[in-house]
Amino acid sequence: MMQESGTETKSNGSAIQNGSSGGNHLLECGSLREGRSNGETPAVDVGTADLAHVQQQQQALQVARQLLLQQQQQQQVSGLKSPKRNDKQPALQVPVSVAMMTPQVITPQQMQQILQQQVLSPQQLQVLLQQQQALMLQQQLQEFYKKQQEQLQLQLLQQHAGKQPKEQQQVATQQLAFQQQLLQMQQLQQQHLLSLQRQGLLTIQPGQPALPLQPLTQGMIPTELQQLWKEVTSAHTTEETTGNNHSSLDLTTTCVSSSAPSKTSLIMNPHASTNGQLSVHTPKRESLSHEEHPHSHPLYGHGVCKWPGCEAVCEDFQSFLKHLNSEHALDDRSTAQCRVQMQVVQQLELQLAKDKERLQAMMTHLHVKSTEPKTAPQPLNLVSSVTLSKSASEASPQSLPHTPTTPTAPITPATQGPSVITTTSMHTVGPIRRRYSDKYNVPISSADIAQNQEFYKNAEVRPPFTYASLIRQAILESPEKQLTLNEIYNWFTRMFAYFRRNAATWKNAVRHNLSLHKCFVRVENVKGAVWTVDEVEFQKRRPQKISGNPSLIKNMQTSHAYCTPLNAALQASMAENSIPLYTTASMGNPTLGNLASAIREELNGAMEHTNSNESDSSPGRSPLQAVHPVHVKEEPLDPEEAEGPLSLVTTANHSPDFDHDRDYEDEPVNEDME
DNA sequence: TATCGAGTAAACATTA
DNA sequence: GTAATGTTTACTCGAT
Repeated sequence: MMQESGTETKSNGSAIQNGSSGGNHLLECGSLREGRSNGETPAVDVGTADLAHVQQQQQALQVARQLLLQQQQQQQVSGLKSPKRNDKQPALQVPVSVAMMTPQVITPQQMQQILQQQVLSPQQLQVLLQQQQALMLQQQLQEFYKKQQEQLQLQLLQQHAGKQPKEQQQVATQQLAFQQQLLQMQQLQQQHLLSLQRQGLLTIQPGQPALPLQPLTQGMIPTELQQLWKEVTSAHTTEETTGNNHSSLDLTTTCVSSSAPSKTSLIMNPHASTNGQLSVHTPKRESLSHEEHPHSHPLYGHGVCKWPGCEAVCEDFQSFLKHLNSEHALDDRSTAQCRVQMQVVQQLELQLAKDKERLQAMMTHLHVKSTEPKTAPQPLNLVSSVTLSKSASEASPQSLPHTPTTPTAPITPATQGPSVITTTSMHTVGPIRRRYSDKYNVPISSADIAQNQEFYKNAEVRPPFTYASLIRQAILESPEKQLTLNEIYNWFTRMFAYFRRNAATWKNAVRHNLSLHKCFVRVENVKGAVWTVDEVEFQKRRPQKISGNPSLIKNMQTSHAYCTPLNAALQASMAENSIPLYTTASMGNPTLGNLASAIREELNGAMEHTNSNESDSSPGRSPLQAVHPVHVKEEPLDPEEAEGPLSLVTTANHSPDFDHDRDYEDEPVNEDME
């Protein structure tokens, strides 16, 4: 017992070292799975709902415009009559950016949720983003309408008090001009969108639903609003002029997120100040900030303008300032870029906040003994879809695993549903019998580990893998595909918090498995004994559980394809290389290599089952192996070879001398080695 | 119910 | 002698 604890302590030291992050993948993949589990309907719903919102916005805007026109006509006809409503609602108390929080707009949280759940395709997200932008523009226009209307009413009140017919007539004239300018704004808006598309800030896919141009054309970009605002307001009282100089600037900001202390905007986005930078990005203020910090500018670094999409080389800071003031002045393009950048930042912030929140919830949950029902997410590895396929097609709901408690599990890109993979409570310690994924000899892959890395590193949840799989994974992850026992121990403690406790138990189990399974080969070298994996033996261990239904096998393979972005990446990588699953290229990338190994093994197994059921061919060799034999360990012909790395030998580099038909059962490697 | 795989525990041997 | 390592056996449990 003492020795075990001593080793455990030593192992813990190394276990704390690695803290690489993999949580995002984990979280996103989990969300993806949740999204998939709900089917494809939500994506469509969101899209249609958003379109409906756009239409609602459009209609509301039309009504507002009509009302405004009617009011203006009434004002022109009735002259000095002012509506009663104006008496009750002073014009200057109109909150700005209220429209930003109108329920028609998808809130950032909702957008965040949509993004995280990945229920929308990139194209749909693009459309959604554009629609949101259109809505924002619409709302900005509405705000402007409101303000303008209230300004007019205020002016009318003043005129009514002062009896100034000339100014009154002037205002009416300006109102007409305002209406005409609105029409121009719509055209400008279209140009603005086209400009965005040209800059690559907005992309509209050919097959994409047409962008709701009409709502967009009803919007107004800040510059135009500012200009219009100046034109409309500057001719009046000096108080208005001076006051609106500031207001005009704020209006620009308001169009984005409201620089005014709007509670709603603050509630909506705690980082609303970020958006307010739009109003700061005037050349004047840039110059001022530069005077304070002579050679420090967030948009300038390494002699390059860091304005998004610019990267213009500026020899010195002065030239940069010149470039900044000339190329990135307050114009349509800069405003659009600013807005896009703002949205990017906003989305990133929201993403971060959401992930933080989720992490916090996870951590909080994991520290509470969970008593959730079995339907909670299970820690499934990459190939759990195989299990699902099997379970969905063969197993009945009654065959659900008996899991006393189900902790919040690592979210992996697997599917939900009946699974043989079970977990115990995260603090479960002791001889809890359970079935793991290795029941189907499911090997874990680096992708699995990577996706659940943070979870298993921090949570004392028993990994849903057999000792054999874990040992194999540890060995395969090593550079030379061989590890000493102690290194295996360290890998366990490093990768899994669960194995930082009860070292005596699991270490004994590790040793037991190493000795028990023929797939683990002990190799003596100068430094001592190392353990390697005999992949052939490991394949032989695969039980033939799955019936040879070709459709099932197809489903299994299909499920792989839809399993995870990592899978997609793998497939892309494979497609890129035009290679089978196991190649030198994949081996060059350890993660991809192991992932390929995992999938290949799954497919091998599936095919193997199929073949073994269809014909009593040798179960020890899968068809893929026949084509691409995977030789894991090649026995050294002489003792000196044993000193070299006994790494996995794949098709690309495996020795032709290897006897594929060698029966490891009849000729145990262990004996040869020793 | 039998069988099998897996986990756990323990005893024992070997080696550094 | 001790600790680490390796082997083997026995037992239990869950799934088939």
